[in-house]
Amino acid sequence: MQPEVSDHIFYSFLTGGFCDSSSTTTTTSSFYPFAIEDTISQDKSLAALRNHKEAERKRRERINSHLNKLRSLLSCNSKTDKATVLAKVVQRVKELKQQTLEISNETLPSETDEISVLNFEDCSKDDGRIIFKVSFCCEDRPDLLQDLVKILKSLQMETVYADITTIGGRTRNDLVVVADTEKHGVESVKFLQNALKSLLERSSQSVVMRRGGGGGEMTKRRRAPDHIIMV
Amino acid sequence: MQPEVSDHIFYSFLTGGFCDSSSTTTTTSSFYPFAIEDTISQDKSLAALRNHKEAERKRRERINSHLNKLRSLLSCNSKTDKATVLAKVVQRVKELKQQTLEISNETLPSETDEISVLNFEDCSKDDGRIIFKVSFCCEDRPDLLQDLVKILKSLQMETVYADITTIGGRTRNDLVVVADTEKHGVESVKFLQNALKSLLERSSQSVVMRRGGGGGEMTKRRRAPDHIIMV
DNA sequence: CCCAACACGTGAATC
DNA sequence: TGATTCACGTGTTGG
Repeated sequence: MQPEVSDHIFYSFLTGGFCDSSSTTTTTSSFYPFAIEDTISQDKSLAALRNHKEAERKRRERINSHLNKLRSLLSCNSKTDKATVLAKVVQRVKELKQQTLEISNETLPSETDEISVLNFEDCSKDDGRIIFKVSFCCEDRPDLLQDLVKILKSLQMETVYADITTIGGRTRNDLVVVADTEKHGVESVKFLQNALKSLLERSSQSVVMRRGGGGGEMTKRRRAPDHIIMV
Repeated sequence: MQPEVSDHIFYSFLTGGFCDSSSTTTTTSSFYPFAIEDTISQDKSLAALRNHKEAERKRRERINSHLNKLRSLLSCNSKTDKATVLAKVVQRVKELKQQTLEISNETLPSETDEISVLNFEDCSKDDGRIIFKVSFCCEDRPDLLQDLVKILKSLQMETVYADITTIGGRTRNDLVVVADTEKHGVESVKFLQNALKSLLERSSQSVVMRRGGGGGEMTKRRRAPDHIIMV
């Protein structure tokens, strides 16, 4: 492609001989370019420059190799911009960080008792089903799950998804339940909320002696909350 | 820092005048460098080169800006190698892809009935608790969850974590249950496995007519599997 | 002293 | 053509 050595000699000759005093030759005292005593140091610096050139090529290869890996990982065209690839990568890593943050924030039981019942009104109401997203946090007790199942059964609601996490005596329950529009109207949200509220009140009334699991220290019984946060 | 325009003029003079025939001047027919009629096109190409230089600087800035964003996102020193940063980014994105793959593979119910009971023997046996990781997939039925709760209750095991996913008539249950070593020995794994096996057999016996949810098409009842895969 | 990493300006290619 | 992107060789700096 490009002239390799010839123009280099030419260039270094020019910069060293003409332009500046910061010459490539350091040991010689001669003022004449291409003088005899300069040939040795010239060879040395030439070899150094060749090494330098090679090293720089290797470095570029390394960087571009990783860039190509990123291109394939992001499944984008091999002719996509370097800058664009990096921008997309920034986006991806940000998403990853956000995800892990949400996981730790949204999957652990909260300290306060909370109930959230969301009615997915927009989501496929015409197929005869209503979908609720239920989430509540409260003190754990042995019969909580059984009571919850009974409640949903009595409301004739079917559990499609359940994610139940219990840690340190607190429990968090995320449910997706479906109900028939034939049996339920819009007021079924209230039924569900009230049933869950009674569930949590039962939970905070029952005083359980729990052997020190988890952390090991026997925590003082958390007092029943004055009110349960309803969302 | 570096000489901006002066050496450029010098260089372009050299390459254009001395080295090669691919000169910077295209329209002129003069053979003399710095001839009068060349000054115009020289100015033009000089301006072009200045634009080019500027554009390249902008490009480098863009790339390095993204690289710095990646540095901060990966919380690594601002003097970390470009190549190293990119290598770490490749690692991260691979992990992300792996995670999302595992999520879709490990959270959806399998087509075949399966039971897996893992005894975490290495994990804190001396605090008087045994920890089991239970996972099973089977056909869904209304009383499945209730039966499961009864089984665990009868075995005096406490559910620490539960992840229950039901889709398309199939259900997948991932549980973490703890048992007392006072009440259970090593044989409790077998108890648990057998109880779950009976649960799944009950599941495959009961023939349920299910209204076509999800996909909408009424799927033919899947025949009871000849055997349940035990892990 | 060299080595490794960087920014820079430039030529070439692509659109 | 003009704009944009890339690879290259080089000068420079810090360990």
